Amino acid sequence: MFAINPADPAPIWRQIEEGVRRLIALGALQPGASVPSVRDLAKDLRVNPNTVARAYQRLAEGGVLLVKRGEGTYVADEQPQPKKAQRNGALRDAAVRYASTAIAVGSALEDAVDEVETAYQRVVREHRRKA
Amino acid sequence: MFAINPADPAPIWRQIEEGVRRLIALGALQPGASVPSVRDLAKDLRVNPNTVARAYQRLAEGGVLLVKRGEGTYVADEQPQPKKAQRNGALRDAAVRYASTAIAVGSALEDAVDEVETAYQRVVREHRRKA
DNA sequence: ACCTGTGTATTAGCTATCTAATACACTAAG
DNA sequence: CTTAGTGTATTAGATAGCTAATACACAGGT
Repeated sequence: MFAINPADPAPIWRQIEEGVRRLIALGALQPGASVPSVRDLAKDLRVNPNTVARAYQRLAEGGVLLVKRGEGTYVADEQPQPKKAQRNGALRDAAVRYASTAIAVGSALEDAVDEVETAYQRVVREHRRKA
Repeated sequence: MFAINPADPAPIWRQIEEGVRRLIALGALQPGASVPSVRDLAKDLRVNPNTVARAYQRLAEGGVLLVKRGEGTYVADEQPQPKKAQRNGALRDAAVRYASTAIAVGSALEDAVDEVETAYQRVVREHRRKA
């Protein structure tokens, strides 16, 4: 699926939440597809099942996942379409954080943009490879 | 100086550390200039003095700041030049995190790059304005 | 000398996170 | 029915980070 980065200060459950969202956005997880069970994903990521459960619950609340109790968890048929304002807001916050660190380490704007482009395409490619 | 973002999962001492580095990179803090005292900056940021002290100590260990005990803290005369490999490594990690969230929220590469450009220039402008 | 402002250190308590170990209710398959 | 596999809930413990309060040693100005 994806990997957990212990060096990332973001909580693990948030990393899982974002990882699932990313897989769906990339098309690796199609609507209706089943998602790994809480225990399986926990074992895969070397993480506690409770942590995975927390991420799944948040995704279910957001309408991204559909929980069939006692049966399993699936990708919701209709993915919620976030308002453009919300999406841009989240992206904007992330951009500010990234730009701040880029400036702090003394990188020019061009270098910062280059790194984003290669990183973006590398993430996409990485998932294409596994498919 | 700068602001602390409580929503950022990064520890406050790390935000302070990066904030100081950013001010130096922007030229707002020249070598030899005095930095706000631990207590003053703590009061300014509405944060505990211990947290500021931790950031200052890390910056002093890294050669970014020079501590004159009992007198004050100053920007080091010779700023350490991080190896290009180190700087690129830090930037690369940040770029991967940013690209991941951009993909997760369903943004195209072009939009992600645009947000970085505006954010970068906005941070720079914001500091130019205060100067 | 005295006092104020430095950085530094220590101790305690709080909150969030993660882990671990169970336990429960539900569904599907044998 | 029994069993295995779901999601879910609870409890306890460990750790990291932040806060608060206090104290110490040093430098500089009065």
